[in-house]
Amino acid sequence: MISTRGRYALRVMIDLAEQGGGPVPLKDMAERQGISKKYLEILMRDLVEGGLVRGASGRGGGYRLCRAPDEISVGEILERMEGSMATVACLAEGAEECPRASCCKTLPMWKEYDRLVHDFFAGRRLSDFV
Amino acid sequence: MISTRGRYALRVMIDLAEQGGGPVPLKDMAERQGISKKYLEILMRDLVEGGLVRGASGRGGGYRLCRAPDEISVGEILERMEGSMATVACLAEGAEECPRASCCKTLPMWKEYDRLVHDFFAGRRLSDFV
DNA sequence: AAATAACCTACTATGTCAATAGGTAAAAAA
DNA sequence: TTTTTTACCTATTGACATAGTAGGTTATTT
Repeated sequence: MISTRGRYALRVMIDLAEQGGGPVPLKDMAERQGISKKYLEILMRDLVEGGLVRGASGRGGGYRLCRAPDEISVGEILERMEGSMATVACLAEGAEECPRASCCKTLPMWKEYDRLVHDFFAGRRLSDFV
Repeated sequence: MISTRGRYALRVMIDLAEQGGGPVPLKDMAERQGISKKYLEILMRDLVEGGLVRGASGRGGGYRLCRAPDEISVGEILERMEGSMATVACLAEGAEECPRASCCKTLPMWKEYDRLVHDFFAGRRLSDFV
């Protein structure tokens, strides 16, 4: 289940794309999207650390995208916000090799599923939403 | 992320399908699959309540599938075990209608994603694994 | 100097996951 | 009829994630 972290972040990123290039204050986005500003702050930090947006302090400041909307995929955003988009623990990034992997009857299906999900989100860009 | 609930349950169901029709003791399945018997007990209860398996007490007892393996889909099992396979809260079973639904730019994608996932698991049957 | 805005640390309430522990009821074999 | 085997049931726990809230600090512009 995709959590609010990923869903809110995506909506904010689309909002940023829609507002053009200029810096957009978080307060405005929170109001437009109907999301708690305080909560959004935390999510923005993750996006900044992930190199997806950058913020400018002070009057006239705000957030802006680091890249053009057609260069940012939904997959990147979700991966940042949801920790990892691995669909099963066996396929997660730092997971130790499962001892049953060689004989596991279900693993091939999970791999197929994992690829399906990744491809789905990798193929969608911010520019598709505006 | 698919949890151990869903993954273990699927493995047990495949195990049951492989052992033929006769009742299979949980102890044997737990050993074969390398899963805690006590934990599996809880999962079996859910499967029983869901009408997917039925248990027989006493010596010579055990669990058996309620239907033929080609009549049981992975989707049914996961839906039972993971509570609901809704991929976002907005699309969950008893969710109240989101006030932003009519103007939400992301909802169409979530719907598409939800359908993709559902179709993927609905199209796979236990008999595909044996 | 004042206003604006991002940035930062810390806390909390709720819920789920993944089990564990210990006991009860049913059914078959001895 | 007793014993064994098996499912069934209730309760509890530790760890972690989610979805926030609260309050303060730094940076930048007017």
